Amino acid sequence: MLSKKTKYAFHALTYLGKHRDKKTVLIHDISEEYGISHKFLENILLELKKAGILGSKKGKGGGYYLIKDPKDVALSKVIRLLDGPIALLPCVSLNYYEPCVECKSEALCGLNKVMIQVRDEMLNVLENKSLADILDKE
Amino acid sequence: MLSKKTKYAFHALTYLGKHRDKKTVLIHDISEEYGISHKFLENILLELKKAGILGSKKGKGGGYYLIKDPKDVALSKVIRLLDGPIALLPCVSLNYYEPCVECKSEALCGLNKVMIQVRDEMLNVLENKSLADILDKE
DNA sequence: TATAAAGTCTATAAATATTATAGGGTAATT
DNA sequence: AATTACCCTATAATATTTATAGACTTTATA
Repeated sequence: MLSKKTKYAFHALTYLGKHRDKKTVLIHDISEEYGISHKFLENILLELKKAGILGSKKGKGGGYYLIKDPKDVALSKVIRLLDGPIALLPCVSLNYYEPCVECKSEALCGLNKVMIQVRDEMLNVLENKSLADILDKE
Repeated sequence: MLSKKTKYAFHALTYLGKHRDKKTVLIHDISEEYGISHKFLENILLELKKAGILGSKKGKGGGYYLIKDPKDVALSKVIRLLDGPIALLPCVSLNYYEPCVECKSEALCGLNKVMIQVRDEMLNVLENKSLADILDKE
């Protein structure tokens, strides 16, 4: 399951996407709209900024804004950023690979093979769907 | 990511699958083989038994054994049993549905639509692959 | 240039979920 | 009858997630 952090990130991105006409949007406005703790959301927006998805402006009249075209923000990117691996096992993660501690041999592991398939099916959707696809529906 | 509980369940099932020639297998043997805490494994095997996947025999000479044909044990079943929902959002879970608290309308939620796709792609693999597919590889 | 508005940063607390342990009880086999 | 091994409930330890606090920096504008 996606963490709240990731869900909040999607909410925030959706909100920012809907308000692209405005130069900036306040954290406060987003946190009110979705009932998210202001400070918690702050951290999330910062991460999105560091990842190059959002820009920000300090001071009065400041706030956050989308720096990328919604169609260039793959859902997989957001999930990996806030939640970490998409794969169901560390040994099949593309971005967060780790060997399974209790596993003797990946080559002989039947689960490994299947989970690679699952990962690829998931990524097939999550890499190709973007923020733009989410905005469309709303 | 799959929990240790689920991974242990797969290990145990694999072990039992490999030793179908024997009438029963001791918890102890499985826990030794994979370095799993005996008591923790006990709980997992019990759940698998309650789900009708394993059978057990008490007393001397007792132990656990596979009650089903490996090809009839879908991976999805094991994951749902030990880990809960496979879907990435509660609002798209087939077996553990819950509305998202912060979501105003599922019909208008763009994430919802995409996550249904992701779920279906995952299930396409996990429902159709079984314990037998894992055993094959080992 | 003072002030208020707004993001930045680091640390920590609270809550929750996961993993593991303990120990007694019960059933079945020899 | 004794041993063996499953069954069950409760609780402790650990890790992760979620949330909060507060001081600091930057910026607009009155």
